[in-house]
Amino acid sequence: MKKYHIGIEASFDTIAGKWKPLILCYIGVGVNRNGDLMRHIPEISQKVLTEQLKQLVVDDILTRTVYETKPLHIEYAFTPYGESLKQILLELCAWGEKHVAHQQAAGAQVEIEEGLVQ
Amino acid sequence: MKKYHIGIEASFDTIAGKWKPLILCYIGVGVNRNGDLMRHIPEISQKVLTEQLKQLVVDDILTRTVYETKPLHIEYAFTPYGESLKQILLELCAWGEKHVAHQQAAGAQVEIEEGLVQ
DNA sequence: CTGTATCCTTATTGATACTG
DNA sequence: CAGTATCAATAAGGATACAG
Repeated sequence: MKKYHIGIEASFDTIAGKWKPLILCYIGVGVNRNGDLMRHIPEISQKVLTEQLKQLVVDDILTRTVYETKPLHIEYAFTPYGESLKQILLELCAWGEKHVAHQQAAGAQVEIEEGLVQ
Repeated sequence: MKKYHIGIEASFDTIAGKWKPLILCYIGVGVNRNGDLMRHIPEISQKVLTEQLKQLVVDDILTRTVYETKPLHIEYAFTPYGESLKQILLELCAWGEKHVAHQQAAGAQVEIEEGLVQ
């Protein structure tokens, strides 16, 4: 029996990890395949990407759909249930963009490449 | 120069870690002192609590106010800037409570103690 | 294209003792 | 009460090679 004190522990059990937030945000904006995710997140290893996608499927956040073409074509997408999480993550993504601006205003040496959320 | 791909990386640089989300949620509902946080999060060590509070102050999410009583009385609270993050974290906390219910409905052995957010 | 298996490295956290 | 210092343990991720 797993026991949480407060809700946010459960949330982070689901989304924490160095890469899960990125994976979810990219899928949230339509990057749906293994190879495409690898291209958008070049620093991730295939091993870790696979592991984390698998966990998100088990947690009912993502679906994994196999198209029986040759070669195989596999797509990940949010479940209807996962959509509620996606909304919050995209908010957090927007907050991060604001946060980088805030840090820059304070003189920090940071920058951000893409505006994923507009 | 620190370089992010998308906003959520910056967000998680700020809030990730096993304990920061808990710390922020508790402070968000008025648990403002070192000792009080230790009581609400009994598994955290003093070392880690101190480290993470310090980082959050540096990141301009929290303020640290020292009252020169004897013994010293120190309080942590959200900065005006940090408030925007607090809102999202409390949403995420609420999502986690829903998520536990969702998992229970699927037969998982999980439970949650407090309803921090109502 | 997508994923698995093995081994190795390192970042985070935990335990404990101590200070103003 | 609040915080620091040191060292040890562990979990997360990285590298590489291989497979359906």
